[in-house]
Amino acid sequence: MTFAQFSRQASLSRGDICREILASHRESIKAKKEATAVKNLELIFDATLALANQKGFQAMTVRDLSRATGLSMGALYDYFTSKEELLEMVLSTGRRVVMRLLERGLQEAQGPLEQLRAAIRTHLFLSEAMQPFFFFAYMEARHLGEEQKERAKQSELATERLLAEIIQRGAKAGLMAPGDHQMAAALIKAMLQDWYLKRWKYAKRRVSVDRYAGFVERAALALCLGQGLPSPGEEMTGS
Amino acid sequence: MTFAQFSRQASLSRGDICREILASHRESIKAKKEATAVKNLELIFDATLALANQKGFQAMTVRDLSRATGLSMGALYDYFTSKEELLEMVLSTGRRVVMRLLERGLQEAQGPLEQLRAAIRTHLFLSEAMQPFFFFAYMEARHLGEEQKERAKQSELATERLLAEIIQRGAKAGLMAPGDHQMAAALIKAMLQDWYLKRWKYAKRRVSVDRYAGFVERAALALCLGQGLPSPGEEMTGS
DNA sequence: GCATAAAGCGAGCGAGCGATCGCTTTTTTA
DNA sequence: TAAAAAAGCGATCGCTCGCTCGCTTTATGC
Repeated sequence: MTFAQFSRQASLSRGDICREILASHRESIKAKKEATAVKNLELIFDATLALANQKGFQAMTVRDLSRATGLSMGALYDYFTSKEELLEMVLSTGRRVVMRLLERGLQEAQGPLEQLRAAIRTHLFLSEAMQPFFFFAYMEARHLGEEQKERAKQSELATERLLAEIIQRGAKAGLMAPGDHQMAAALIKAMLQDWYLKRWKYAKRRVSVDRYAGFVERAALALCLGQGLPSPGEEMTGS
Repeated sequence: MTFAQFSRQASLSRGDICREILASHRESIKAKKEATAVKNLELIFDATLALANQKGFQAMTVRDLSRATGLSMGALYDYFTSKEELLEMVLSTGRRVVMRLLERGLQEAQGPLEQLRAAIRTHLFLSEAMQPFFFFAYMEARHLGEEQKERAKQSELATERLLAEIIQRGAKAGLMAPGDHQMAAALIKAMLQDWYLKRWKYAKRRVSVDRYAGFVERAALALCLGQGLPSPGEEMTGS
């Protein structure tokens, strides 16, 4: 599976995402006609991600957003009741879309090794297709209220658990070396996140998602196949 | 080397860091006596990291800082000329201290394998000892001015280059498998950063730095020793 | 083509921000 | 212990923020 193939089959457009925002916030959005609502939500969604990723959501002002979208202050507030709700709106909808596509990307893979590869590629390809959103979600999670922040953490743990369970099944089937599958999953997750957190670095080096995916796959396999790997010195001094 | 050993020999105290801030900003700090200046800089440094890591530097107000330190608005402005200078002050001094300690931690290790282990442990132990600062530096880098932001990126690339050069030497000496040493270094760096970015996760699981270091070491070795590792399927569909 | 509903507007509000400065309190010096 | 120096203070300033609301403009239905 390459990124090009993934893009073709996933076909996730901003329009779909904004229709989803509209559906889940129907009561607080004043616009009556779906066409108008979706058009403006797209403007707002894009501009919010662009501005927030450039200067941070806190530093972005609603006047910035007005300038970037071409909508007046008043018109903007027909789509959210407060700046905080705007943040919550973008994050919760995005997270829901990501989760759905992640699960869809995994259901075809058969056997632990194939599943591990599918999980890695799906995660990377998704974060490539929705890079501004992934970066936004990572950096702005801590500005959320307590119960929303907890949901963000749960989302992080859920994707990690997905990896851990694959590795555990692989170990049980004798395809991977036994070891700490939770820790292995955590390290793989860290590698996956680096792709969208350090975009500027990989862009400058002209590393494509496909090449990065290949590399992470090999690293993950090396990690899972050789977990018992004897290593010189005194580790496991742990708490 | 364990974290306990590292802490003993590095002995980096807040006092030392604040003395360094004082020295490099002598002209803009109004306090005359070193003892007073260092005492208050410690209060300011600690409170800034605590507040900014909780709610973000932008969202933290100078009045918050006044409440947390017990100093009045006026007294605070005897130590920095603007909120932005406070940010720059903390970040640039911290980065200088980190760079010095990183280099010191590496100079004893002999041979690529030992150097790789030393680099991993030193980076992890440093980020453990100065966790609030590392998190702060990572999250607030993008709120800096352009030339300071560039310096932050250079700092990121410098530590990565350090790893890449070790791996390259190891491959030349035949101790590690040949491969893309820059990419291997990038992935190792991602694993190192996860330690201070996801503190809450590892704390809840009672994973100590020492145990984490052991795990990253094994992952790094698996990655470097088996880089040519044949892997199923169609990768290297690159750029 | 006119009435009515929908969408869009932007000056203006109170709140809270970063920053200042004339004054008081504390410490040092002789 | 009195004078001088240093440190500390907080009301106040100008400004910008998030947000509102009475009004205008545009689209729709008959």
